[in-house]
Amino acid sequence: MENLTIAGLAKASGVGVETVRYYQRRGLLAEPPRAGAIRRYGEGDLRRLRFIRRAQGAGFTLEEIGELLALDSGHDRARVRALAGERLAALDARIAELESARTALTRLSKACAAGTKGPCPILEAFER
Amino acid sequence: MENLTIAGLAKASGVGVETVRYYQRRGLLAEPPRAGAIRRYGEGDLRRLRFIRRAQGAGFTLEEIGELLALDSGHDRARVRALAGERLAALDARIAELESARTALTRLSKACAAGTKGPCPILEAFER
DNA sequence: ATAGCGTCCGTACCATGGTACGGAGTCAAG
DNA sequence: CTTGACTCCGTACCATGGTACGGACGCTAT
Repeated sequence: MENLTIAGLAKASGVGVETVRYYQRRGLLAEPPRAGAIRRYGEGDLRRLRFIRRAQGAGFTLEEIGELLALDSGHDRARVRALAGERLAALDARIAELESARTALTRLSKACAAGTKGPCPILEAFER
Repeated sequence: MENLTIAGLAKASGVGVETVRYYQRRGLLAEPPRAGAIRRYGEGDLRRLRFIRRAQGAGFTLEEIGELLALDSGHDRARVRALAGERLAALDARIAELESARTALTRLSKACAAGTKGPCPILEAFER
């Protein structure tokens, strides 16, 4: 798994080649050593890239992810906890919102399934 | 609550004035009757606007919302159910993802709180 | 040694969902 | 009847997170 080319790394982490280059430009991924002009990536890069994807899934922006990465193996625990706490609160709020949306959609689906004539109450489905 | 100006409508629905105009351009909101040159909005517009916000919260894009609005009081139940079902599946996937992110973040927070020396295991926190 | 694919780079472009600008017109209060 | 807040409009701009382009160069197999 070591000594990946940019395409290998991209495929292994599930992003596009251009995205890898983009992350390097953004400073999220280090410029790797090169064999000639060709970039050579290792396990570390792969883990970092996977981290970026997962953190993105958690709702962190690329900028925040950059900060987390900078903080990693740093010693600013307070800052780390602050970021995590912030995100946790936002996450809880978002989860709650999605669940309420889920309820509304389920209601809509049911109302819409029951009967074959007339319109489904779409607007109403989302009223609190 | 009837006979709102654009600013009144915007405030009542929690969006900006420019956003209302934008939604009109996108066809999400009808062009209301005017008193002279000034737009006059009513309850219906307000409900529609609130619907847009809630549907957005459910992860619908503005384009999809436009379709839903067009479908409302239409009779294409199959299409409505299809859209709702699609969104429901996406919603469930997203909720699951957020919950897993939540677990990771909680783990990070705890690990980071326990002890005051050395780095917090940030990268590790997101490893499966 | 040449084909064919991968990589290099900078720069331009894209989609989404707004937000800002600026000059002109409108309306209600003082 | 002026002042100040609000509205009108088109058009331009913004942030985020990429994606595409195109010409030059590098590797590898035939």
